[in-house]
Amino acid sequence: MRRKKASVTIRDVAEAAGVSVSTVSRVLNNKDDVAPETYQKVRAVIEEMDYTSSLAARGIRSRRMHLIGLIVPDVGAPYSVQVMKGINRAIAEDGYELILYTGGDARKESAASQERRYVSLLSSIADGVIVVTPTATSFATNSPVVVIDPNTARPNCPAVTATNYAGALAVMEYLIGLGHRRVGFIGGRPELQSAVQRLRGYRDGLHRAGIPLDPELIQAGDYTEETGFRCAQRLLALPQPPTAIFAANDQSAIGVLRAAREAGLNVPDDLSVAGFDNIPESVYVSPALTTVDQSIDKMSYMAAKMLIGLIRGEVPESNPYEIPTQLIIRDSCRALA
Amino acid sequence: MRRKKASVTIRDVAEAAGVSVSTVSRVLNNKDDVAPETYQKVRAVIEEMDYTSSLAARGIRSRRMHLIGLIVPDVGAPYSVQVMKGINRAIAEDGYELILYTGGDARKESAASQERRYVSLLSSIADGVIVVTPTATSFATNSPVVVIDPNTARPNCPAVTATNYAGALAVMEYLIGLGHRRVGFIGGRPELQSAVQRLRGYRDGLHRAGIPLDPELIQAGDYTEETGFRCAQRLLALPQPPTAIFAANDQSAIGVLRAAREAGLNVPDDLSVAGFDNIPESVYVSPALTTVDQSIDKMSYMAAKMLIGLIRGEVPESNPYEIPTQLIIRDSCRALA
DNA sequence: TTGAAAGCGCTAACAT
DNA sequence: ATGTTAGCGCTTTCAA
Repeated sequence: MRRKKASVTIRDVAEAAGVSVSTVSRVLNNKDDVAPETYQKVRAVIEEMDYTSSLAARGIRSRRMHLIGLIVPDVGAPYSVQVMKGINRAIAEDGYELILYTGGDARKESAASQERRYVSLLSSIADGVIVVTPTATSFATNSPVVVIDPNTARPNCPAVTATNYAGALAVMEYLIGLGHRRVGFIGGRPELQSAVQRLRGYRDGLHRAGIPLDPELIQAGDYTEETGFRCAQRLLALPQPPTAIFAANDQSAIGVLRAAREAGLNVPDDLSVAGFDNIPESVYVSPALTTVDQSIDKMSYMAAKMLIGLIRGEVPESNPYEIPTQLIIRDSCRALA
Repeated sequence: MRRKKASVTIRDVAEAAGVSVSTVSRVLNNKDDVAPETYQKVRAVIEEMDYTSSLAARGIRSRRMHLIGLIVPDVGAPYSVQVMKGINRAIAEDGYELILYTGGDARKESAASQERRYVSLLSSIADGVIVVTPTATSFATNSPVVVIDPNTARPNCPAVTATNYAGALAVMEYLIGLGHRRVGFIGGRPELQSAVQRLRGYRDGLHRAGIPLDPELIQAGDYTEETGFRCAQRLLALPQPPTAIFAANDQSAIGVLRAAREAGLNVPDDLSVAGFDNIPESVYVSPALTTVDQSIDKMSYMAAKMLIGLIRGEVPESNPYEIPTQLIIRDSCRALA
């Protein structure tokens, strides 16, 4: 938004260089039909006048901005940060730049409609858009859109997810293999597919081992440390507390560790703790004994690569594209008698 | 960027509603000179067609997007994340939205010219721009720009900084007051003013106490945990190691703690550690005994508020605006004999 | 190799 | 209260 006298425009450059605007435009876009000397001349003027073409004006006409848009529900959440890192890595490789859009958090619109609006807005300047954990199922845009961790089982646009179910199952097999029969579970935000799948993995893990499900052992979390903490307290205060706790994500696991420590328990000797997500930063924070590596970084990297492919007109292979999770045994949990 | 047949435009809406484009525009911008029934009609059509005005096209003409731009050197750095949170809080209050721009990391341009380009790009769609730790000293735009932690002592645009010098001085006074005379210092990125000021505080703190400066005790860090770790190792391996270490930021402090632990030292009994920054996330991670609360959150909140004020035509008071740092004594350090 | 001119989707005078 | 028209800064035919 310029205030009064706009900043230097393509016209100013053209005049100063004594050429037409179209010639400047050609130089800007590195067309090959410009005389070398004209090219130099224009480049020099551009440099001198410190000219930068307007993103807005350019977006309105052309079709390759080398810009990809990103929409995250909450900047600042460790998850979102990890996503940004992965995307950043991908776009750096392909010479793209990233533009992230986020509303304050004004909840006047529904999440879905807000997502749709953001996608529309961004797609007017970006070549494609990545949406993280979208609630919306369709987007009104002609630009390619890739979603990460969609909340719908079968998204109708290219999606990247992790094998949440398999990962949770692996955790349960590991813990049960160690002899644990009372395993607590702290869930994630129930409206997210990831949370649903992880819970399913927990249930099925028990079921496969023939262990009856004790509803008391399942706590409804929301992927935050604070809730993880409180859920763990509740689990530990049970008449018959669990010998192991499986937290639906890193943050919850950190909360569990805190609760265990406050309860005077020794991890891993008195309580085995497993977490899901393994965001690098939290690895240091949380010596959770077992972690499922969800590789958020890999997911978003993959999403960005897919999007760039789509922008280039390639067609995606499978949908959704699943990034395999991997069980990481940081320290072995205690084997029960 | 639309591909072939662009998404639904204001024209399509106008036709469908049987009005002119300007009427639709008026509705879009909530002008008050539209007949209630026309307004309803148009709104309905907009809703139905799932129309969103193009950010690009709009940015080219109007002057209030309620959008503020942000440029951070490194998405994903804890510092940057904190900045985003603060800004987010501010814009949520005033009904603004945030757009963040970042290059992959392609270092083909100098930092300064990259910053300038980003500012130009963003200012074509945003009402104002916030730049974090800029190297550039001037920006070619007519939109208001506010910088956080500029690398120049006297920035020529509205700036927000923290009292880095005073904070470092406070740390030194505290440690020296406890009897420490050999205090190690792990610096930050020397090209940043924050690092320079913190080092100056360290030096002056010693000087005021009449303690001669031992160059061996000053390690050149870069605000990362890894470097903090290595610097601390070097300090601890000294023939006459320090009894306390002051790390220029949280990340370094975490590295120090790790090094101390690996060296078999007990913090705080064998080594007093102080850090600077106090990013909430790292508080849990790092039980550094003394922390200077730089309140990055407050800085960026303030920056956003200032920017919004500027957009509205208000004039900033002082420049740079300084957010006071505050010494937080988490646990007391060991008093020396 | 270059320039002139026609838009892109939108807003903001100016008309009606 | 609404429509007409002239751009905004840029890219892109189409001529020259």
